[in-house]
Amino acid sequence: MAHDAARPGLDRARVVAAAVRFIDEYGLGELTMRRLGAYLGVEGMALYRYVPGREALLDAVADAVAGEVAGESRDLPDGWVEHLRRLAHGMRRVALAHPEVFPLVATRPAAAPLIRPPLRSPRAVESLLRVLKAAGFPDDAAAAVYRSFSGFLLGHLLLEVTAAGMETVSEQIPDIPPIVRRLRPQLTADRAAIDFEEALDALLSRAEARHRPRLGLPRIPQE
Amino acid sequence: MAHDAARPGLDRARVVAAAVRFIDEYGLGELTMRRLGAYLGVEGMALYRYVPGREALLDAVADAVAGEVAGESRDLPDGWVEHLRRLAHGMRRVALAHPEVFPLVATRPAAAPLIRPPLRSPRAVESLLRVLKAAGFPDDAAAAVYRSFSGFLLGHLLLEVTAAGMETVSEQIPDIPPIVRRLRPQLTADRAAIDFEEALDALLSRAEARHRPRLGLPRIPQE
DNA sequence: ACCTGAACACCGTTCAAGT
DNA sequence: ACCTGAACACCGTTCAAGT
Repeated sequence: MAHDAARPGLDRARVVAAAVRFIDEYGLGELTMRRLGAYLGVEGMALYRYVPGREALLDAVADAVAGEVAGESRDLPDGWVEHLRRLAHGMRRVALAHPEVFPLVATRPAAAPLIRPPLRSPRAVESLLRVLKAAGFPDDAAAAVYRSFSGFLLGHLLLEVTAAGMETVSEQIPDIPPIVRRLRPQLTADRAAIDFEEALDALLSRAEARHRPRLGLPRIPQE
Repeated sequence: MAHDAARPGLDRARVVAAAVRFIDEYGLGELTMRRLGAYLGVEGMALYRYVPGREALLDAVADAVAGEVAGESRDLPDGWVEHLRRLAHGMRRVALAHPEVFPLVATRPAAAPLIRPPLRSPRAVESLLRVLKAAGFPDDAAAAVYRSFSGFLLGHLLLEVTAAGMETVSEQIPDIPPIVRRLRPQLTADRAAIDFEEALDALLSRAEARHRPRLGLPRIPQE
């Protein structure tokens, strides 16, 4: 289980990164301070130099994984729709890359109130709201888009990630009722990508319709 | 901490129900087999008569809470839209009644594959699919509605439930950036009920539009 | 400055023993 | 039949001691 045989000096970031890799490999349930220590070539007690305790470590793990998406979404001047779309795809990639960690991202209370998962840092939320404000959204509308966007990401990605973990396990459940059994192919996870795209489009269209109420609504002549 | 002083004989359902109450009162982190035993007036080891272990108990807790919604949604002949709406409201009531338990409902792998949280029983899913089939949905469309409905519930309710737990805690976070700070009122949880309703309406409209493509789309004159 | 060893209180779980 | 007590292996965490 030892991993970093040639350990170049520990620090907090390295401990958190090792915890992410450990959970990716062995699952959240296997992570203990002592085992993570062994994974790093050190006694578990040494970790307390860098992290206040196990709960704080798990928060840091959630923040680190949620933060992986930041690098991907540069502030290119594409407009807010493309920005949200890229952010959504980035978060989806991160969730699929760390399926064992994502439930932490989804359920750990964020550092500050107002911050809603799966975004977990004030900077990420600020950046998103800034894009919306720059696009002309009033405060209320910007906040509404942020809230619905968060709910969408959380629901779809948590669903996809736990459904993915499901395929590996038990296949022999006796009491599956008829319609559920018949729809088995349609309920398998491989439709997840399409679902994600469709729901994302619907969400963005809804936001766009509110933003420019002149467009996209029937009955009212355009321009 | 003792609770059932006059204990009328333990059984599995009573143990699970006590675990739900315990988590409601003290939080998931406080639940140990030994403390739950004490809560029931018994040694922790006695619980192994009724439950295979802690993990299985948590699964049972999630199933029990998710199952509370079943009683509320009778099979009245209101049509599928009202059925879904009632189911959504029922699940929201349950989530708000058990905010500490809901993360378990959301993240514990369900008993069977194909079953997606926050619905957790094959019977509940079967019943939902039956309603959709009875309304004339083809298999693919029924499955698609079920998937998007699940994602919607999961995202919104998890968001609402963790945001609610947030209000109680720390108010003094130093590094809140300007837009986030300014939008504080709009990000507070009390808009959750309105958000839920709006997103639910949008989801149902989308499903309805696919179901009856003649209605609800612009450009094509109605009737 | 950084890690270890021992120690403490507490877990989940098993099982022989009690009633 | 149902619960207890003791036991085991393992936790998280603290802290004096080592280097």
